[in-house]
Amino acid sequence: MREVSVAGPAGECCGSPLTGEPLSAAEAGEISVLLKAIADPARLRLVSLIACHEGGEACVCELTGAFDLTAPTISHHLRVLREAGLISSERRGTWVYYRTNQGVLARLAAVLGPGVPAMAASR
Amino acid sequence: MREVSVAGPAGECCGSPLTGEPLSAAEAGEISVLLKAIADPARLRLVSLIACHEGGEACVCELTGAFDLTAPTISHHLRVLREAGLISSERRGTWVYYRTNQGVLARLAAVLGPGVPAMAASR
DNA sequence: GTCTTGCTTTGATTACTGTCAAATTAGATG
DNA sequence: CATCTAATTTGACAGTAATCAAAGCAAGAC
Repeated sequence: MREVSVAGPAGECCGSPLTGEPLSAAEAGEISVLLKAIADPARLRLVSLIACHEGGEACVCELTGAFDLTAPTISHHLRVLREAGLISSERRGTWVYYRTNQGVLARLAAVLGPGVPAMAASR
Repeated sequence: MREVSVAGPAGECCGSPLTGEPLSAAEAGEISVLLKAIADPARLRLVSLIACHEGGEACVCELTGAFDLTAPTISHHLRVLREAGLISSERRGTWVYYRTNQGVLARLAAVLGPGVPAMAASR
């Protein structure tokens, strides 16, 4: 099985990943790991809150207030995002600060983009 | 709770959804429905295969061959994508053809995009 | 040292998801 | 009508995931 695997030598059709040439099973596997991580209302907002926060980073204590969830649950979501590579954490004294990994987010956007030939940038 | 809800009158900071101003809980809910739908290796490849296929559409029988999955499972994934609004189906005779809804995909890409002020286009 | 605060981990529960086999519907053809 | 192919629906099962309460860990204050 596994027909449409590697496709042509890159760039036969239009240029965009999703509309250019089909994703291989391997690529789809990688990307779906990232998508699964961010495909949750709480996690999507966490990434958004972190990215928008001044300095590009946010302390956990600044994030929990925005949700109806308990601290352990927020911590769980942050861990999922971190293990997927979408965010990074750093402890400074009592507080733990999170920041987004822009390159990984850019890769996601590039894969979903309808006509923008931008994927090669973040591979 | 639910602090960071509606934010400013659109477009205070940079421009991008995720890095400009934080997503509201409502927006995050909508977007995460789309992300959950596409956050699966099989569904991601299905969208890719459909989008790349000539004419922008593909028959189910042309899709099932690319997977190690049974026809009911493929049909299930297509249903999930369809109910999320990412693809549309049309029956023509014996065959059912699927095509992607580019606007919805564009919205996703815009939300994840790091610096591209493109979200307003597909709202 | 003891406390207090910030955050994470553990354990349990509940709910959802991906998958298949079997049955079903839809259309074309004989 | 019967039959064949294409696709979907149903029902069941195994695996995964979201959530919380309680316990644990880390760093600073006392």
